[in-house]
Amino acid sequence: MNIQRLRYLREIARRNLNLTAAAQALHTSQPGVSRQIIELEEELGIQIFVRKGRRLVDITEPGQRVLEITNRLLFELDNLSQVAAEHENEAIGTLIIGTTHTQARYKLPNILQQFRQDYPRVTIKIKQGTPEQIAHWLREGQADLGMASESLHGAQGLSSKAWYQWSHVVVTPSDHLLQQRFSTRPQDIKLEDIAAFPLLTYDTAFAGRTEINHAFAQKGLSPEVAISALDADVIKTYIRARMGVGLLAQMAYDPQTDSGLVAISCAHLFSPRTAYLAIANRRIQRSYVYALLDLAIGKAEVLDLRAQALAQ
Amino acid sequence: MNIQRLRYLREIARRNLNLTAAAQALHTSQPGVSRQIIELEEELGIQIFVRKGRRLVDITEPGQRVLEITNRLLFELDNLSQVAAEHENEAIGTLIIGTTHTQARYKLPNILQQFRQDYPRVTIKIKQGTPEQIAHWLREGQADLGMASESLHGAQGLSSKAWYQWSHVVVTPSDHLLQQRFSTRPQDIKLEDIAAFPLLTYDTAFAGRTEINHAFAQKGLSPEVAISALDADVIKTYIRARMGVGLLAQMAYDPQTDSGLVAISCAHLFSPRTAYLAIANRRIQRSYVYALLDLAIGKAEVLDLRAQALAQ
DNA sequence: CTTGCTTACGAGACTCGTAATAATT
DNA sequence: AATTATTACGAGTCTCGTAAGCAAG
Repeated sequence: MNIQRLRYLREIARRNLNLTAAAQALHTSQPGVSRQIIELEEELGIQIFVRKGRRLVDITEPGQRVLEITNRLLFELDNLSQVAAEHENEAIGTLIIGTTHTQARYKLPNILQQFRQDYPRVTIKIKQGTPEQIAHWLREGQADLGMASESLHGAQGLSSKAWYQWSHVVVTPSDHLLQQRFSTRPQDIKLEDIAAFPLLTYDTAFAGRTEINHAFAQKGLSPEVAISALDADVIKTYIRARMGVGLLAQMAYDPQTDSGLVAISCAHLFSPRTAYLAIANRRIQRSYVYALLDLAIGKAEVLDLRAQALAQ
Repeated sequence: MNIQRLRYLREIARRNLNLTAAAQALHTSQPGVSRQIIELEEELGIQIFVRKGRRLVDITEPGQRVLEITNRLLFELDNLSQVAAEHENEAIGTLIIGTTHTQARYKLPNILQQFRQDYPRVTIKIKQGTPEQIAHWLREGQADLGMASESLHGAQGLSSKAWYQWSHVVVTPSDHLLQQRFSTRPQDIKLEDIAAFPLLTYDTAFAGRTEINHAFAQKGLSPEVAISALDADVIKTYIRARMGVGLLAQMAYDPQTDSGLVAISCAHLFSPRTAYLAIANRRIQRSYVYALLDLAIGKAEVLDLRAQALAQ
């Protein structure tokens, strides 16, 4: 048995059964990959791929089981490299953070600034995606550390810790009607008041958008969502263009930089959201991963998270 | 990276750092193993073994971590072979049962008789040991299926199901004083009555021996254990020799075959024991492993156990 | 006729076993 | 002296890249 074959298998699966693309990604030749896969199938006595003529069109059922085991095996192989890298030099390497726009844009900068001072030779890669994608990257070893909403918590194969809580704010132009009515007593604002205007808010799957929908639905309201976008910067542009009122994460509003816009807290309208930090179970982490976590949640919590992830 | 190197590493660790013994066990040459290990250390940049001159005398701390990951990796490699073997022919293979003497001698025969009829081409290996050893074998992939007392239940890395309950019996020669006093009203027998005689019972770590000690201790009794042995057959021999009264698992006494001996139930003196069946988490099992489990605890329980083990 | 997988072939690397060497017990 | 690990060396195998072939969309 040869590990290279398993690497090829995993890459082909990742590239939607495109052997050519896999070969390129692995910086090797197409025929080499082809032959290794055929030999792997012969060695195991299992047809892994369904072929149509000379194309790979599907994975067989036993092939699927082989793939799952292969992924776990290569995961452990990655762990070996991690131990080696750690031993080599604990302050050099790469740190891949899987996160959503909201965290990357508003919460991470401070932390990363500090982190860069402590570990100047660690290359940081921020990989943005949905919480589901982030969970997937963590499990596959394609990200070291995840930062996102509740859905990370309790996700299969991950261990997580609460990071901080936040709530939503209504953001409007300074001279907007809502602002005139509620600036002095924001606690009086109701969902009905907001629903009277077109909404500008996050895409589903982000920043508590599900939660927003849910809160309105419970009151029997179905506000018009004029525009939904991945990130607050885009949304703010449309707020300025007076296309509706924004419903953003509180972190996304800064009175200093967001001149011309004002925010009205609506913590009482939507249940508070929690952001979570997560790492993959059984994954050997470089020491600086824990150092970064330390900056976010403190030593005690990090130790607990670590124990949790390794015990699984 | 080469899997062979990892196999060598595991085997050396298993053979108490004796490289020569490892090479023999792997049917290969000593120099080959030596060189592969050195190259593995170079490749990882990690000193795995502590050497004293030319002997391996210890595993370094990073080496220990490497070893743990290696074991998990090879475990997944075994899983690959299992899938392949299963695909090859699901009715041929080897089944290794880790069990204690009591189960192997008194409870397994019926089940295995049936199993052999269903799977005549499966070679069964019964590997006897303490529950702790059995748990270790299961985790290491050196046994497929474990059968033993409570300590299997909840052991790290295993999933288990209750199999059956049993209690202890006092076994004496037919004309023994205890027999004369309690044969008609066994419910009246007390720990004090038993403790008056030298005891013949199981070695610690077996068949509820801990439980026996505990029950006596609670009453402030410390009976003389004349002889302790691994198995009931040995103990019965000494009962016949009138060296004391036996305290055995109920399964171990059969009025038919144990002529000259009689048993007095003492279920009311010791809390009932439960025997458990266990398999390793995340281990891919040959189908006949589940077939054997089915004979013991039925389909529904087996499905549950399987789901439990694979979900971890 | 372009994309994509497989077959053919030869160069180079790697693994492994035997024999010899060196360090402990 | 016996046991045990490392070094040296050569045969055999395996892997991989290039070039050519063949099958689908």
